[in-house]
Formats: sequence, C-alpha cells, structure tokens
Amino acid sequence: MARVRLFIRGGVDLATVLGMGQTFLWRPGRGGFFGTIQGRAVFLRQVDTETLEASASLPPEELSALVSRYFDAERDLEEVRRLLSEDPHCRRAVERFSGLRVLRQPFWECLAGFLLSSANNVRRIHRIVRKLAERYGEVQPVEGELQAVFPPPERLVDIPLEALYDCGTGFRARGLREAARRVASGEWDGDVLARLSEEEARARLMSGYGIGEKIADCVLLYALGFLEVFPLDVWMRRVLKELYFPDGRLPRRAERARWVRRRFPGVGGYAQLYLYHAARHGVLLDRAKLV
DNA sequence: CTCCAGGGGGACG
DNA sequence: CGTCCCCATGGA
Repeated sequence: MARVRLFIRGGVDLATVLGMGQTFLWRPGRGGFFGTIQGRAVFLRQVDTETLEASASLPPEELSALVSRYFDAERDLEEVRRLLSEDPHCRRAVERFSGLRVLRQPFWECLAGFLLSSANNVRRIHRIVRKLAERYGEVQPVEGELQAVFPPPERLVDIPLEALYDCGTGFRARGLREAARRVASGEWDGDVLARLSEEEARARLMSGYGIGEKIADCVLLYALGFLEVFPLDVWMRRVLKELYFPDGRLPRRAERARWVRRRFPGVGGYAQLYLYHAARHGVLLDRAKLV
C-alpha cells in the first residue's frame, strides 16, 4: 500500500470536484474519499488547497502518475481563470467557487457514468454506479477498508439486461452494455479517440446507442482532454436563456453549439463547469424559481 | 396523483 | 429543421 502526496497547481476543492457531477465514482469516508481510477481502488484526502494525499496498492511512482493525470495537476489554472473572467457571469462563478477543476478521467469509467446520466439525477447516478461496483466489481483493500471498484467493460458485456435493470440502470442498460462491448473489443480506445479531431471523436461516440451530443461532449471533455468542448444540458439551456438571452429568444439548437464555442474560445469546458456548478447552487440563477 | 432528474431515439409535420 | 412521446426509477 503506497501513500503519496501530490501538488495540484492552482489548487483543488476535492469534495466539490468529486461530488459535483463530473464523476460518480467516489464516496466520502475516513476524512477523505474512496473511489476508482482505472480499475484501482484509491483513497484521496485533502491536505491543503494545493496538496492531496493518495493511497492505493500500487508502486508510489505509478500511483503518483495516475492521480496526477486524473487531476490534470500541471494545468495552469490562473490562465484559465483569467480567460474566464472576461465573461461577467463566469467571473462571478470563479470568484465564488475556487478549486473547481476539469478532471481527466479514464475513458471507460467516464463513458459509463455519463451513459447513466441521461434523464437522471446526480445522487441516483452515484447510487447506480455503486451498485454496479458492489455487484460486478473487484473488491480491493485500500486504507484499511475493502473497496469495490467499478467493473471493467469486459465484465459487463455478458450481463443480461434484466440484471443491469436490477442495479437501477433503467432504460440506460442497453446503451451501457453496448458501449462496454465496443470498449472491450477495442473498437473504442480512449488514447486513439483523444488523438482524433474533436468532430471525428464526437461522431464515433455518437454512433453508439444512447449517446447523443451531450453525453459525447461530456466524454470528450472529462476523459479525452478536449477542454474547449461545452456540453449543452438542461442547466446550460437555463443559463443561456436567463443570463445571455434575457430578452431575445434562445438561438436554435444547432446554433447554440457554435455560439458557446465562439463565446468561450479554448476554455468552453471550464466555462461550462463553473456555470453549471454556480447555477445549481443558486449563485447565478434563482434555483427555487427554476426547480 | 404529477413532475422532474447533467438525454436520446424514433415518428411525426 | 422542430415537437412529441417513450424509455425505468426514485424522490419531491
């Protein structure tokens, strides 16, 4: 069992980043968080704003590299925050919430999580993911506890849909299993997709059942490193309508993607992350009025 | 009971 | 192109 400390450039708010809805693989416990990275049981703890401590059954150098990549630890957030602050609404969100980061998650675990996100809520996505891990994932010891990791794609390929339903997946089971097949067979490979153009990678993901533009964009952003991608979900539709087009009418669906790309050049993913989090916490929108 | 949750597919006009 | 309904499920 190795335990390492990592420096996260620009800082990180661990509890927020792990719980806000860009990953669904973490549960709080023992003053930190237990979860899965790349099929490994990992324990994470916040030491100070720029320091994390990580434990796992791995050589220290491998653990360090795994977690460092996960948190995109070398990214210069000051530059990102500076660019975001040019937009008044993003600026408010940045001032209110420091320590948000776009994670760089393992491809399969990210894809599975967002396949389960459709017409769902964050708490229940967590519950479904945990159920799948408990039922089909390997149990690994970490930090004095036994942690069930999220199952690799090969493990889900032959599970009957009814068994997945029983974990609470609902109608998302078909898409999840089909995606597991493509990843297990090598048809979809995160390293390969990450090297394609944004458009080509998105198109390939959208060829999968249950993966439309929004879910594809979340995977491009949170797993494949396309930081300019701005996922358009229900919250962003509210934000655009209330904040950016308060009088006029919302641009047509196809128009919105181009609009956000031009509005937040190069940092669309961070812009979306901050707007999403702020809106959900009633900082930019009157949440009571909308929900 | 209805409505909604970080959607998407299919059938319509 | 847009709009409608359906897809499971649990909480408000």
